[in-house]
Amino acid sequence: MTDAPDLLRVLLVDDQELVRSGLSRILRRRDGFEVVGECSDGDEVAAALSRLAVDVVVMDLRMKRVDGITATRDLRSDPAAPPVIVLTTFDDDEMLSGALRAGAAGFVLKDTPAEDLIRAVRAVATGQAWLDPAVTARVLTAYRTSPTARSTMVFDDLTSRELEVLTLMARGLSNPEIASQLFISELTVKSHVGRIFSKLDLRDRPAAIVLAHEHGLV
Amino acid sequence: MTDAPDLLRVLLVDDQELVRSGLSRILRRRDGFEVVGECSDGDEVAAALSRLAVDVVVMDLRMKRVDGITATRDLRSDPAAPPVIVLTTFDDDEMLSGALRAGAAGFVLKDTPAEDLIRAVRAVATGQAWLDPAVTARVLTAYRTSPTARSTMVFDDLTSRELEVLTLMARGLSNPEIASQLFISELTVKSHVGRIFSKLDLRDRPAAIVLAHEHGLV
DNA sequence: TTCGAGGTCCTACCCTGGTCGGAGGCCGGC
DNA sequence: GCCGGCCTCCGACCAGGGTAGGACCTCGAA
Repeated sequence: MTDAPDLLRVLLVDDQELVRSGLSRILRRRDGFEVVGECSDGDEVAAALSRLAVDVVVMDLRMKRVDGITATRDLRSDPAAPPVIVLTTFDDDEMLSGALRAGAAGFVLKDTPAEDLIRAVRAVATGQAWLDPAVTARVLTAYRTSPTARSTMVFDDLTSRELEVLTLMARGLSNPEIASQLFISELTVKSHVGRIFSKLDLRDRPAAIVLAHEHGLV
Repeated sequence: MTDAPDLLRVLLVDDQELVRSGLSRILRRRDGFEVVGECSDGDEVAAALSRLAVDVVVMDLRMKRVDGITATRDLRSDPAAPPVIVLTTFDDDEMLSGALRAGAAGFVLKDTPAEDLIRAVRAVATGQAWLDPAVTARVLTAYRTSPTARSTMVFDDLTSRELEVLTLMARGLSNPEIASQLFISELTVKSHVGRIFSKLDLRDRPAAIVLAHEHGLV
């Protein structure tokens, strides 16, 4: 988290002239912001960035030639590129997930208060992220089920060998495949599998696969 | 997303008297907020909720007897319970992930501006979520790598019925279970399953479960 | 109307997966 | 040294999963 520089240089990317000038006005009215450039389509961004010093890119999603997600992805392929705030009118799941996966550091809906855009720009300029409150809930549900917090507790009972077998099973391998992978006999695999089931109180293979995936063992 | 009622009734849970009165002051100074109760530990929450009408619970993480994460989990086991905003001084990953997994709808650091707490309370009261900007980035990275990005392409070939069957299969249900769930015969399930396999070029059930999980069909 | 796609159900067959109840060898801790 | 946990392997048995190939019905588009 680096400190915010005195002046944040913003690049606006939106195909609607009116939106650009509106955003420009919002930002300029505040101290510490400068709109150093504007693009009317995603394919102009690369050129603008090579020409200008930019701290934050504010980008519309829907544009004529190259959409905001594609432009963001292209831009973020350069690790030195400035962070991107994605701006959109509609917040469907596709766009949210697409934008975030493309590497957007901020996601702001166009009907949120100007103050939020200001905060979003400041946040991403300092390496933080910003989500519109309206979409935070959806990201959270994904986070809750994501495997990041290895709650290892669940598999603690398993021996290392059993964990190995479970991992392969979770990838969809059959018993013979697991056997050849581990250079043991299929019968041995079966006995491991059986012990895994009883230790984890599982009914069958599908249940084991589901559990493994739910707890990020993949 | 329901509208916010005129008056938001807040329950404060924090073991430090000073913090509670500070929060209470912040909330009371604003129109539309009322602190209807205070608890000094997690184990008092259940009783307070049964006694009081509460719209939002604001809960400290570190408490003496029952910590905030446990209290949140207990509380959230009742689907009718009010949303919880977790308040903490330190933002380590364990707490963040623990709180969110426990079902917290908001996560606020104690060193953020009072305005943010206000917004957080409003957000969660209307079914939205709120993340402190300082932790949003971490949740986002988890989201990016999470399998939720419904790249629906993969399952486009499937009919709606087949998708239904696949979804249940992905949860670990057996054919008879799927059958009774969908009020059809097991034989029908089998024929759906067979068609799913051939359409998606899958070998067997485990492969289907893995694919479904990889593409967030759970 | 005809045709095709989707949904349902059927028979019969085979194979994998899973269970039960063992057994022997290896190794580390008491 | 002995015990216990772990890994390995065995045989036999059976339920469920999966395949093949078809039949019937409904509904909407051509």
